[in-house]
Amino acid sequence: MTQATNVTPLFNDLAKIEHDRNVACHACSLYSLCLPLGLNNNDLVRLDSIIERSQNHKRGHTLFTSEQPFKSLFIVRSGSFKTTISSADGRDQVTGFYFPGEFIALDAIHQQNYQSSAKALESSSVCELPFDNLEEIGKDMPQLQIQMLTRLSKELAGDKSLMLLLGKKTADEKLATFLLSLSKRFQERGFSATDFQLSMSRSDIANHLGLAVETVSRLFSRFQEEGLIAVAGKALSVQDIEKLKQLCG
Amino acid sequence: MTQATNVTPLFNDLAKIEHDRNVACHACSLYSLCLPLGLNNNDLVRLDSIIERSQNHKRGHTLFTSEQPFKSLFIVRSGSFKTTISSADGRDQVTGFYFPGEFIALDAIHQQNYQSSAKALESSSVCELPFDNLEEIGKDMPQLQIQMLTRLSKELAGDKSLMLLLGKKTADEKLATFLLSLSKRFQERGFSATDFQLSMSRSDIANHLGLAVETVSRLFSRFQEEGLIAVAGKALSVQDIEKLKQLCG
DNA sequence: CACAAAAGTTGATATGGATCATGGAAATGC
DNA sequence: GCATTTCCATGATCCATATCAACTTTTGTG
Repeated sequence: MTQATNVTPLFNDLAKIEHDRNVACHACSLYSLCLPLGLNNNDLVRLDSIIERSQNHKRGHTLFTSEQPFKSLFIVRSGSFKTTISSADGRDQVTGFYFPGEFIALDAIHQQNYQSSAKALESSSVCELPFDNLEEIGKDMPQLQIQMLTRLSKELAGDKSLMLLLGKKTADEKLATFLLSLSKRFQERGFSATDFQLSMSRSDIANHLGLAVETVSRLFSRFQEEGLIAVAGKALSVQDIEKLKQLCG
Repeated sequence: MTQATNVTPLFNDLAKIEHDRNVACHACSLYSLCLPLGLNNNDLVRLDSIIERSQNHKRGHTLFTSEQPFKSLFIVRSGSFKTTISSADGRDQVTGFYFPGEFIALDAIHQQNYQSSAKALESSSVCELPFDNLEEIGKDMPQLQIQMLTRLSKELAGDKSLMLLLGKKTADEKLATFLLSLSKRFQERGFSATDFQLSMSRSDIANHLGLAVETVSRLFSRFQEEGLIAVAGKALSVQDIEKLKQLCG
């Protein structure tokens, strides 16, 4: 199979490194966002064995829908996703946006089927964690269990804040809060807190915040006039982060 | 201490049963709502040893606030509670109502402090689960860990549905959805699905649903006129559950 | 029990943001 | 690279629900 005779030891090493980056958790740049620290080598090997890495998805591709049986959790590896939940009569609500290192489908763990649908907002990739195996493997890895609890709790806390936003905030406050939350999440991932691309459409944002597209569009324009931000299509630059913070309520 | 000489064997047995009902998980009527089935006796004894049972709280009493350090989860034993989250400028949102067997403070697991405040809506009692111990004990009880994940996931799913409600539903749909959700939860606890007491005030309901008190009051009146429900103060009776379901959207 | 305070109801009016309408700018597809 | 669709921006109008106001009922307390 491999033409081992042709390759130098150096090339072998490079190949190993490249291989690891693609398939091994311990070599992944997202490791610290994704998994608990302090796993030993054995644990990592086991984990690596159940995780299916780096599936690619084009913009608009559906990762799963609420009609499908729940099988796996997903972790965003690159790009971004949105999740939506639908009412009986077909209206839907964007329940979240997901960036690298974040878990998708945590709300489905207790059910037969997924409760939401997930769609790629741009070219993206995910790692898939089959939940049955995870459950099994978790039995001898308390750290992994704790990590899962922590993840779930964090998402829960975020959703409670979103309830405050949806229930009590004005349109201005909603958009300001949303932009700052994006800013924070980009910063946590080592990107600029002030300059980034909005991978989601205006109408996704509007839907998520419980507003009409037109309102969001007008707000972007007004925030720009007032010197809070600069927007050009999907490119956003935060100009006055302090004022934006005051606006959150 | 005990006057063992005076008591008959029968009385001893009764005392044991009474004792168990108050302090032992396995004898608790909420057991099946609360803990995973299939724990062996040893596990139950350990669990019993960390749970502080049956603390009583009067109406209006605060279980914890968002200023306090996170120490414990709580399980409602009797009565009911509401949780609220506050914005920087003091508005607050009722994020949930909690009934017997339900966990309070799951959203705090990942943080130093509680993220919300919890208040008793009537005379109520809770079991307290110190989280440090739970974490420790969970290491050899995978079933308990799974139960925690399931709980968290269930609450998360509920919150996503609430986001749909807050973001997309009309006032009518909001109230109908809320009443049906209460109905279902009472039924799950072995109570009537059609006749129950609303332990929360109109303004708690309004706040939770992102409405004004006046709107909720008017809706109760109108739903009554239309023969959907009968209300008298806190007493509610669902008259036409099918129509109510259609109204949910 | 009486009295004060809080909670709930109902009507009148106001308004924030939705909806409708139109035109332009990007993105997508053949 | 042109056509078609989707996305975005902005103005005009409207409406569901908030707000304001006045009153009644319930709850809590000395």
